[in-house]
Amino acid sequence: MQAEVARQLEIIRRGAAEIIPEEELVQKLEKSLRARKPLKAKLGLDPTAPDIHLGHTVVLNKLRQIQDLGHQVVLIIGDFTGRIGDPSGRSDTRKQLSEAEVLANAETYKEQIFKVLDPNRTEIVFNSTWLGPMNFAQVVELGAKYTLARMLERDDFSKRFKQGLPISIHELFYPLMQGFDSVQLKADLELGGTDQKFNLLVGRVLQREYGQEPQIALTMPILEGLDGVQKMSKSLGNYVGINEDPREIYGKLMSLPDELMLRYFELVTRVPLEEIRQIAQGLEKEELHPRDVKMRLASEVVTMYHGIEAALAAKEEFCKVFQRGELPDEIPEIQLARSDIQDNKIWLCRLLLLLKLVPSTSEARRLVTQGGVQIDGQKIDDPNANILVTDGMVVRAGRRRFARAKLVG
RNA sequence: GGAGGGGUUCCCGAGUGGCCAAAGGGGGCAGACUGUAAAUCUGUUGGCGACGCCUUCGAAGGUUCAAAUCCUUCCCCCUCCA
Repeated sequence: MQAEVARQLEIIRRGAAEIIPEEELVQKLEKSLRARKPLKAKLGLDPTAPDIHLGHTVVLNKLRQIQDLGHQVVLIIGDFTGRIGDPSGRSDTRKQLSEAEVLANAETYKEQIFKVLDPNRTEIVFNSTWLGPMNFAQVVELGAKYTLARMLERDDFSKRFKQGLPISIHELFYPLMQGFDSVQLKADLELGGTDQKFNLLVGRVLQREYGQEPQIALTMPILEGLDGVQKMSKSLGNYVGINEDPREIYGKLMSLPDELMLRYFELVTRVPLEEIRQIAQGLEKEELHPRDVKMRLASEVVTMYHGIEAALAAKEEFCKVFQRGELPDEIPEIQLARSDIQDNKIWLCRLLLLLKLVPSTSEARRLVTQGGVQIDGQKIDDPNANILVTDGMVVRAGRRRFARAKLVG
């Protein structure tokens, strides 16, 4: 049994930032094995962002690994929190969501999340179920379980407090609510990004207060986005969504800074650790070309969410367009009205605009002047050029924007 | 309630009467290079058929030949004191 505990522990450790405390996790694993009772691992989800990207999958992958070890996962949709509008981190209040929106988001979540998680070992609950009906007395009771001093241990709060920035009283309740979720579920383990550390620890305190065995806090690193610096997020535009077009995912991953490849292998793929070590060695000894390693990464990720065939196709297309400079398989066809053409000719900048390859003629001029425009493989760098139009002509703007002109009217 | 600081182009941040479509950085885009949409280097980054014109510096007015810069009112954010 010790061997089995060790095996599970190693898998859980992979990529994890912190396991607090690890000894208790060992005890829980032992107990679970002895009683043949799976552990209950909890993850809270913010119902405002239904588009899952690779950053989210870091934690989800970990949950999947835990499921594969035979344990149970409970996802908490933070609809109660979401409806009030969680201000955490920021002073600007988030928009409040209606019940219908929350439900719709939850559906989208499920659909995407089960690309990673095993539905048979996953339970989904809404925290409004128990937070909604609480009355003021119960809220006060909950508040009595924690102190201001401890609350101010949180980085975010203490910084704001020291700087004299506002901290609304209700903000203090968010960690408590999240912790109370753990009490409600009798969670054994709660996962989250490292930014969630404080909240996860509050859960431990509250569980103890309510006479339960405290959960283990398991934090995962925050994944850097494609820029290699800031955390991956949709609003920063440095993300890779799992529902995106396979070719897009492949290309985006190829634009990842080389230094981040190994980190991505560890955190967003299922490639075994041993193999990742070999890749690292290969890179160090320069036996492996970083480009090839990155291609492998891109293929692994596309395969996870869209299957092996999509991955092969995406790779082929990438080589075609970026290595050989050829045209992609699919080129969006844009209609061009004959009334825009005079004597079979059209001003180049206007053409680019009509084909939606640029947002303005100024931008078109720049692009053309910089030598970024080709028509049927022919480079044209005169922004004043008038182009002879042919039906089906292919216009390339920069490396990766294409359009095929379809004459109508 | 009182005292003070500030709102600048996608973001951060200079600019305090003309030389300002507005420094610098970030990000974006393009080119070169590389069997990578990596790194690096260079260019570019409000709009307009365009060596000129139009619109931008929280909002609205005003002073001036000339305003991001000065004045008035308003809106918003922040700091300190009570």
